[in-house]
Amino acid sequence: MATNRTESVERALSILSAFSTQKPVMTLAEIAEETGLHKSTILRLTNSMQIYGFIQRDEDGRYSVGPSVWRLGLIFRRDFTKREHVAPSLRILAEATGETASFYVRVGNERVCLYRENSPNLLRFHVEEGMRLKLSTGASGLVLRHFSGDDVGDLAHFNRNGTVSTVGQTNPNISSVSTPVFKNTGELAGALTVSGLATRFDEEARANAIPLLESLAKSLMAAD
Amino acid sequence: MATNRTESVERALSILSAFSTQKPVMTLAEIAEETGLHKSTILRLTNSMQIYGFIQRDEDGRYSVGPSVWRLGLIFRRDFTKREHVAPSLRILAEATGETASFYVRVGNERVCLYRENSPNLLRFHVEEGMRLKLSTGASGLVLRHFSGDDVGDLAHFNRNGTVSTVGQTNPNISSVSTPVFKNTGELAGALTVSGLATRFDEEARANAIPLLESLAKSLMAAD
DNA sequence: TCACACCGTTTCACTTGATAGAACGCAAAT
DNA sequence: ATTTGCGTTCTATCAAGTGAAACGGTGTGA
Repeated sequence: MATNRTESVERALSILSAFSTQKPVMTLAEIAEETGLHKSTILRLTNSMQIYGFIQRDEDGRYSVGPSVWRLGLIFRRDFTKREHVAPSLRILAEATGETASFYVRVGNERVCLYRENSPNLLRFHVEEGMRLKLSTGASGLVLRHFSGDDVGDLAHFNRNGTVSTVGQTNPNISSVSTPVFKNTGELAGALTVSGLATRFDEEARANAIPLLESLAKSLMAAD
Repeated sequence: MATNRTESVERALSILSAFSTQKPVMTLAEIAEETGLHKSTILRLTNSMQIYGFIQRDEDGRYSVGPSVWRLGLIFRRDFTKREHVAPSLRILAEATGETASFYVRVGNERVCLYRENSPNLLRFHVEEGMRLKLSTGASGLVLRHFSGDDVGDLAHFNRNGTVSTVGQTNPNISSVSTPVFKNTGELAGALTVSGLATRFDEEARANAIPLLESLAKSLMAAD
């Protein structure tokens, strides 16, 4: 491996990253299948992670995420992007547009939904906090890639404030608008996004949502 | 190191474990001081953790916990010990006793508060979720050590249901009662605890709290 | 009941990865 | 202007980490 990384640490983190809301518990064999690692390697790596509380193992030998991960997750959430800071903007957006408002951050080649205020409509683009979606799709994916330095090709999707309006990316029936949120230091914090049914959240509705979206994104910059 | 563990993984996890609510952000030098690791070692380890989103680094070169930790932490919380399951019991306990009710799990040689319902009294043993406390002190420390197989010496503190009543352990002015919570499989899930001012949460008040504490602990067993 | 498949565990030869010391450039502090 | 400390890079050295093989146990199906 490259000399500025640590292969066995990445193996261990790939084990942790294999857990999901669909797969919160896994056997040794399942982890081997998910990660491609050898069972004896997994045993060694998970023994160390257990000692530090990042993984736990029940009496049937099944593995799950441990309490240390959650404890550190709380620290993350007390960061700039903490819920109390972002939540009012999401609520305003969800109420004003009638659609689902969410805040995404980039993790490697994925985007993760940190916070969301789901639409009051029963027919909606339902997002759960913690969901991982592809970075290659969606308005927020485009925003996160562009403003973290990736080449996204044609910039015609973006207005001059970096806001994107898309249809049928995450899902053929979903349309979205998304805009970047920056920290005071100029770094990208994440993407503030509204998503809804394309038939309801049409071009006019999306255009009407953009000024409020951009205004709220700018107001989120104040913290740090 | 023992052949069933992985030293570099434990070094990486010791870096992650160095973060706390008091120290959510650290420089390279601060991490070196906290962990005793060499700076070049930390650089390599953190490069790998950044790639997987477990650590992030701002433009000033300061490190903080990354979004992958939080995402996995959500998975942990959807486990047996998920909030919705435990919270009603904590609320009942806090209301019935007027003191702080909390739920602790063991992590290595520490206990971590997963959930708490703080006392309505302004003068109280205030606990935040995510707090790490010593395993060697406190009623819940005693319970967690005893029921995870450690030798705790004199068992006189325990009643026949494994409940402990202590004074002046975590803090000279604090008294606590704590009882084990088990999973259906018989494994220890954690310790359900009530803590308050020793002058207010005296021997009689603690004795009065124990039946309810034990009853609620048993009711928590139903899940899985 | 038996054979087979799969799981989790242990061992160890071998290869490669990981470490930390040294040196460097830079910025901040004195 | 000088010193100090930080973050970064490089590399010789050595120990760690890997995965293949073998094992015992358990569950399944014939």
